[in-house]
Amino acid sequence: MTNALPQIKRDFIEGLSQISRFWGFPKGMGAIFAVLYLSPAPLSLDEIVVQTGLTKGAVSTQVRALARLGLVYRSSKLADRKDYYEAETDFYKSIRSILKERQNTEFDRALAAVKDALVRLESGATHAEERAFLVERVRALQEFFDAIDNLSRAVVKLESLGISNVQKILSILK
Amino acid sequence: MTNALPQIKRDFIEGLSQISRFWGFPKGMGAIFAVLYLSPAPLSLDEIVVQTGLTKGAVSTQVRALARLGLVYRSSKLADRKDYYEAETDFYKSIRSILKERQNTEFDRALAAVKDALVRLESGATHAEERAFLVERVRALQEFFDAIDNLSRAVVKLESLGISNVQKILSILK
DNA sequence: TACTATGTTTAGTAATTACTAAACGCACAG
DNA sequence: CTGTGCGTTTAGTAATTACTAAACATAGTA
Repeated sequence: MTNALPQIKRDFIEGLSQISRFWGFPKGMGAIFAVLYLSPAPLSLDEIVVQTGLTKGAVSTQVRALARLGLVYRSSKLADRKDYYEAETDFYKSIRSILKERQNTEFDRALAAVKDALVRLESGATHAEERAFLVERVRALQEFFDAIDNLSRAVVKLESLGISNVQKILSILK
Repeated sequence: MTNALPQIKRDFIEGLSQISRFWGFPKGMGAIFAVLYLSPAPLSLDEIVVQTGLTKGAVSTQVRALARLGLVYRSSKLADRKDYYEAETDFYKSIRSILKERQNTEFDRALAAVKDALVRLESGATHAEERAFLVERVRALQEFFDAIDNLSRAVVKLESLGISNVQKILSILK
């Protein structure tokens, strides 16, 4: 039907691509998500290829990444060997799984390193005065990261409670 | 004094570098911040060069970027031509200015594009049925972005109220 | 005026990341 | 067992980004 995509879709895809890059994901990932999100029915890998202009390989890997992040779902039709993908439409759910993903891996490791530095500092060999200073600084940073961690856990907790909760938060902070 | 940096500092710097990259900033930026953050006194550009191992040019541009983000402050001593830099230690303040910075520029533009798509969709020429579907999807995304926007405004509002507020938020979401 | 100590800009390089094209593997159909 | 339709992997390329080295600009100093 829409062999040449309508301009509006193009713009939308472009917009999501930008947003994707902005948050540190590949541009193509945003494009793929956009295509799926605007499709009333699940799409096969090749349909995504056509609509995004990416190659099969790229789509294959990116779509898998999206699935790992919980932004798309993979399904299949009986008596059809193709895989089909559709976009998650509950964005809070998505955020939740993205944060979960991000919390593991590198970030945690880096954070552990900082924590470790603190521990070792306390038994370190520097002058008492300088040491006290360093300990305090590292501790403050540590505390901050913990707060961030809590905050993201809080977001995770939002579950599918939706927007009303955000409003609640806003009202408290008013 | 510490010509060869103690291992603990090295580790800390390395840790912050990783964290920096993880959040989409250059590695060197994290390193510079780490050095400043661990210094009891403001440092000159050349001192930063020594401690990070970067070149003068890199430090010059990155430190300026950090200043724009509100993560470091530039100062100068009387009768001393050097500039001196020190780290912001109120991280909530930092987050606030980072978010402010991010909200302008690209992200806003992309968001505007999506908004625009919605408007044009409503007067578009597609089949009524398909159009209704698209409008609904774009609208939902729009709403989500607004919520995110609100949330980040909320964080911005935290001002220097500190951690207790995060706890408050947590308690609501319990 | 020229000299020195600073920070900035620039042009090029290195490193990283996203992507392409094509080979591959696997399951099903004949 | 062979061929066909699919997704995956891989090896190489393009594009982006972070950085270096060095020229440059500026302001103070002799």
